[in-house]
Amino acid sequence: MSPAELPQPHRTADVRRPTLNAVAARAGVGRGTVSRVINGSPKVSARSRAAVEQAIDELGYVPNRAARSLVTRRTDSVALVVPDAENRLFSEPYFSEIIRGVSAGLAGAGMQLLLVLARDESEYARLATYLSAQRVDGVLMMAVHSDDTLPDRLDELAVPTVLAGRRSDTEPLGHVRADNSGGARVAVEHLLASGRRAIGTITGPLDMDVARARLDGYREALERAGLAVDEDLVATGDFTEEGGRAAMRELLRRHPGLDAVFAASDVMASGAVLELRASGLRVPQDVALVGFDDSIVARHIDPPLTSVRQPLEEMGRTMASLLLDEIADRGTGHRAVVLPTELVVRESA
Amino acid sequence: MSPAELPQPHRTADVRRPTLNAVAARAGVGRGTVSRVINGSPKVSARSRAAVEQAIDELGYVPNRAARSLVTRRTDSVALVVPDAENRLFSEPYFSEIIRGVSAGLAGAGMQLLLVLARDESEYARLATYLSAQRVDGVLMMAVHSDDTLPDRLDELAVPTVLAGRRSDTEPLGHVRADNSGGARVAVEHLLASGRRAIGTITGPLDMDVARARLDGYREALERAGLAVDEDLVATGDFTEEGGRAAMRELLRRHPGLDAVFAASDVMASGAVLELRASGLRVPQDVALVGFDDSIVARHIDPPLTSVRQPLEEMGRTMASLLLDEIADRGTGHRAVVLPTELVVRESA
DNA sequence: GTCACCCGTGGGACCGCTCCCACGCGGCAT
DNA sequence: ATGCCGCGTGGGAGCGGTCCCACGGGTGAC
Repeated sequence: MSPAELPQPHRTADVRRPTLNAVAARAGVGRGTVSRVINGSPKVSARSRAAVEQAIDELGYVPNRAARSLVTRRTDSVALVVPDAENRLFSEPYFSEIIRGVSAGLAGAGMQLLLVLARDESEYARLATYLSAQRVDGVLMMAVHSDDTLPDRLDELAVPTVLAGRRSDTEPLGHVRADNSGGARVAVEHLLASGRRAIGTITGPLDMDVARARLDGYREALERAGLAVDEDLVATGDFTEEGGRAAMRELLRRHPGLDAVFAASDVMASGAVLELRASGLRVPQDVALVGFDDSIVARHIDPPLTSVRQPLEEMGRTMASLLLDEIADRGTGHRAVVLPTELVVRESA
Repeated sequence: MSPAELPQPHRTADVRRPTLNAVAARAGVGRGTVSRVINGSPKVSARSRAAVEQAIDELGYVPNRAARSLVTRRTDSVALVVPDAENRLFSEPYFSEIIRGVSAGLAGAGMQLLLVLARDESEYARLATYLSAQRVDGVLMMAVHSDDTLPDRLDELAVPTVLAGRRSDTEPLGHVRADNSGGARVAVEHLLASGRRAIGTITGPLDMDVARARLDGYREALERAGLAVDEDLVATGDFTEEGGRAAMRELLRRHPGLDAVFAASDVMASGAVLELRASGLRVPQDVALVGFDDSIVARHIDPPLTSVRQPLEEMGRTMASLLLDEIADRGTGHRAVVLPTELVVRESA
């Protein structure tokens, strides 16, 4: 390697950006005053403020986040943790919409969004340490499982945390969720209203609260209509297309005369459609079908799927605002917010 | 407000985390040595190293990022910029898969991923300043439009930048893209191989490079087969379902005898299917159809859509690695990487 | 035995900001 | 006039790291 090829002492092109000091010098005031202007303190005379503001945009000054964080012990950023195992979920509008809401809710507060995909278990396990090391001011978690203890550990470490959905009906942490049982109830009531009586359901994994809540809604609708719940009409899926198909097959085997199905997710409903078609049954003529999520597949299934919509973007926005509250004042405690769902009627029921 | 209700001097629960100094004291060495151990310098004796390592995990020490950034002028984080106007895109696997790849590629290097959704024009305009203010070490941009100048500004500001896709065939910046023309060519060759001869195409907006590249591939396949390209068989869409449907209608009007269509996206293909069905034409018997993207809708369209798959996750991973290279050594210049596509044959062609 | 060298090490200076203390000055009550 | 108050202000200290310089003690060459 010839001398000319040796790395230069400081090859970095970082033309040193102006500092607080530079602004202060140019405006003819002290650092303190500039800092006060930047942070919107009222204790600055109009004259100084004007001078500082002018200097700021003549210099194109932007505060150095690292320097600020170092002293304030805040980072003005929050992490959004997504267990990457849930890859199928991530492709659904579910994540994108919530992320959009979160981002919108955060942007107003000048907060940054750190996206953390936890690839595997070991990585996930390190997360508590990682996140609590003054890296973020708060954490948003999606797709938490019932037995996940990471949220609790974060809570112990005094890291403000808000979940999308709850782990159980005694969730101690702050969280935002859709009215899953209410949505399911309305879906089933819709089927009842169209005269269906032998209504089955394809549930999600029952160790997940969403799955249990949607099943509860199904039961509730039947009970309110004065119908007995036949356990033969309840088949467990796993939120995948294949699982939905298998559950549908099981339902048809157990109860060939069934005339409607409420699937706890659109993806499972799409599997159910395949099975119904394979069995020579028509949707909705022979078997009516309602899904949940109103995901992109709902519109493209043949026939287009009636489904329960969750206000995803609003959920994201609400998560952001709950988290900001917890960050601003640890005293607010852990709040839970439930947002209403909406039945979107298409052709499958 | 009674005294008891006054905010406490320091309500913050941040139990001061151990610092470098604490570790040094416990290990009985100087700060310099601890720093060297942490940064893997070889100039540390085995004995000191062991002592420091023990102290580190007894104390549960984690370095303070802000303090480090302040002096190194690096943030160890990169921004992923997604223009939020593209909401339809964001719900596609396109984004999720690329993000997953990016995240995987970054995690290995200990880099954080900052997700930046640019809601509107004004916000987007501020981004150059924002991103260049020593906030991130590099920027990844998705869905850049032909007339977007943000990448150029970032480049001028010496912010390493890598794009997903290129703005034109003279893209000066580093970027990663799929072999769009090659993929399109293979798709059309597949149609030719099944004996179709009157093959139309539904393009994307021709001010986008992907759209032009896919159209080029279409032309190339026909030319290679010795067929003339009939401009009547080219209809322009806009990557939406409705646009695809309108383009299909136009094609049928201009050329009722056509027996195959290559749509430059699955979503447009799904619109085309609706129009074909409405015209009483069967897929693939009357008109064969191939899409592009192999998105989630491809599998759920009736009939399941033959489509061109892009290696999305790999694209993300490649973007990350290009960016890391640019960050590590600005001298590498702007590299362009093209990744191969793959035809996924289903029932529509 | 002396000297030059190298290796591992400690610690000062500094990164750019916020926090807070002390100070000067004008206005108002005495 | 004299004192006091409070506002706006400047600037020192310090946040927790990295960088680098100087230094002590061993080692090998002469």
